[in-house]
Amino acid sequence: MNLRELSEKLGLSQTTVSRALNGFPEVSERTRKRVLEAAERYNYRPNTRAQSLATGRARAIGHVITLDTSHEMMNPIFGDFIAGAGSVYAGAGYEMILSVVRAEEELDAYQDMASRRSVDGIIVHGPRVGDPRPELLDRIRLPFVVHGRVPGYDGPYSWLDINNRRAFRRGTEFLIELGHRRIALLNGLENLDFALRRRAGYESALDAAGIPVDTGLLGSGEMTETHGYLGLRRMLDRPDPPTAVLCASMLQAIGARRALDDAGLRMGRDVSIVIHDDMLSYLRNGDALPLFTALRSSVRKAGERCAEILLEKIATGDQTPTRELWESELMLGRSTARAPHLLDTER
Amino acid sequence: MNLRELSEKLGLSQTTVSRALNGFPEVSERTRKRVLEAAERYNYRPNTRAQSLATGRARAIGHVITLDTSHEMMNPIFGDFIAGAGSVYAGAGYEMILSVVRAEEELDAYQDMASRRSVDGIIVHGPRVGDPRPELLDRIRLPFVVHGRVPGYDGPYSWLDINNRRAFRRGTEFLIELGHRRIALLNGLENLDFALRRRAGYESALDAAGIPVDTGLLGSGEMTETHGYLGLRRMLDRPDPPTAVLCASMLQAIGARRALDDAGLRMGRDVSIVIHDDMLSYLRNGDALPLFTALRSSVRKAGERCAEILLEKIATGDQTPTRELWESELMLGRSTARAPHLLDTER
DNA sequence: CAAACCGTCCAAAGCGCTTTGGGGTTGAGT
DNA sequence: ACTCAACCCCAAAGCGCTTTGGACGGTTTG
Repeated sequence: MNLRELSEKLGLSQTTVSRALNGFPEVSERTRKRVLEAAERYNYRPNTRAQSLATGRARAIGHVITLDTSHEMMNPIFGDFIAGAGSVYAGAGYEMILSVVRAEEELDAYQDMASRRSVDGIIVHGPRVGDPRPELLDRIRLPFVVHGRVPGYDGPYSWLDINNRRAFRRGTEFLIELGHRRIALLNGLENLDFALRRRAGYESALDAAGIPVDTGLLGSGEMTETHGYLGLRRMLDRPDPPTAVLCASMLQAIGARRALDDAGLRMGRDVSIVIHDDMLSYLRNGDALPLFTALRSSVRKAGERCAEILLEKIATGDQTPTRELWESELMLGRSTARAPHLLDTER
Repeated sequence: MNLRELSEKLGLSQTTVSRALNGFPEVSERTRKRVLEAAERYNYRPNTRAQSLATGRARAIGHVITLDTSHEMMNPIFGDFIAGAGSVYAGAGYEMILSVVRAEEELDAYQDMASRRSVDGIIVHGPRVGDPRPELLDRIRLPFVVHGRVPGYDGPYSWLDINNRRAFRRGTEFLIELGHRRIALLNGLENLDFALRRRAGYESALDAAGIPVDTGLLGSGEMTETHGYLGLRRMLDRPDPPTAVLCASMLQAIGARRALDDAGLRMGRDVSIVIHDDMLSYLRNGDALPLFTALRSSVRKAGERCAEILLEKIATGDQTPTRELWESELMLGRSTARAPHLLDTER
């Protein structure tokens, strides 16, 4: 069933049917009702491709997922972010177009979406140092919202980020208050913006407390269980191991916990762990009493909000950037305790 | 830059330019070369919407992701499956359209994709008991491939599945050979087809060995760390706890391991664990020596293959169903050992 | 009572592509 | 010299929608 057929059934012109369906005022309520009922009955829905060809708007948003050539990692937060963004698109009648490409084809994928007119806007994932994407998107005039911030790019772009620096500063301070002085950081890949900020927050808290940064306690890698395990194990093998660890993600923390178990150490009592919890749906950090003490912020909500911001930008055509910085919430869990040497003294 | 502009620049008709770009034989090699070079220079790419309006083919594949209303779980395997499918689409010049909807809007989402002509085919995720989707898709004549199989549906549809039954039978047999008799199953949600088959495989191995099924050793729930933890903890609290556990996923196994740690038990020595490993990129089960003994099969590869099958179906218009049943590979890891009572005797 | 106006509807153009159905131009064959 | 493929190319229709610029009665206004 297409518009022509529907209008013939109704004995109306395509124009009138189209206007009735799209809520234009120049059609009487009686006819509109008749049209809507017929559309319902015949299960008519406008052909999106024809619609977007006629209007010039695709009513679709693009997400480009880049697979690192070496390990082809899928970011674990991706699913929940997409779930958030996707439900907003669905509610607004937009489609989500996903493009999965290898790193070297990344820029071309954006170009493609733009020049083929298949999307009206784009969400930029995982901004990194020297990221060429914002500049490209600005140049080809494709509206976009960055999930995170682009280090070194000072164009007037829209973004939504969590305050990674403050979160990790807060987490580190919390551990320092508990008496820890040998505090490790298992960070994300440090070519990514969020990881750099987390590192900065961690270092600034140590600085403020007069604790020197020990590069032996710094680890950086992908958000995997394996990396958490290997990272902490390496540190525990050192002569002066950490008594506390900040983990960039729950997966890493799970790996770190395994390293503790292997070493016969008990999480909390022997080594404290603070994590950043993205509240992934398949990795719940306990409900009433969290397993890990965590700085948490929902990546699902971030996906929703990024989508909202982008849709609004597209709808209004407004050029002024929207920026949101969300604070993570500190949740006390069972993975942190006073530093072991203090407990010894107190005992 | 559109086709008209490009053809004007070249002094050719739109027809010729179109044919040159699409590799039709009735254009001389010299002109084709000229056209391709100009297209490259002006960075011309055909407008997808116009293209699909003209051809009647959308060159897009739909994936509908259903968010359970209660907990809104995102399936952890989703990311890697999508990565696999997505790279195949990208290679074939297809778009991937993702629709994230609440359960009650699911069928409507499929209807929508079909009648709006926004996709040429669909991948069906997570088939379950009494699944209405294959029938609907058959009725509206939208080609589809099911990842898994649809219990109780005997239409001639295409699917790709792993041999869940045999995998879990094999895993259970392996544990029985090690002397275990109290073997628990931490399964997925048992309204889903794959979980039913795994349960059947587990039970058939027990039957064959003359071991009665103890419902106290059966757990079923989502693929989360929490469910693995709670499930095993409950079993360990029983008077006659299991000495071995089969886990439907690595996340559950990680939770199960935590339950063991809490109970002061050692994985492998006290309680053996066998998992099904989907080889998720962010949950690697060790490389040379796996942490968990596992039946493994790459969900990424499954995504690739599902996409290939669907694209082929669409290209050829072939109605005969394609079906593939993949066997999981048994990988020995460090999570399994002979049953404790045997070790005692041998000692 | 004519003019202006309003509410309701329509014919037709146009979005950017593909595809049908030819139409010139060559060069070989007769 | 003429025919006839073969080869290249083109004009125009059509995909299903939106949107412009009226048309057509009926009502209100000066």
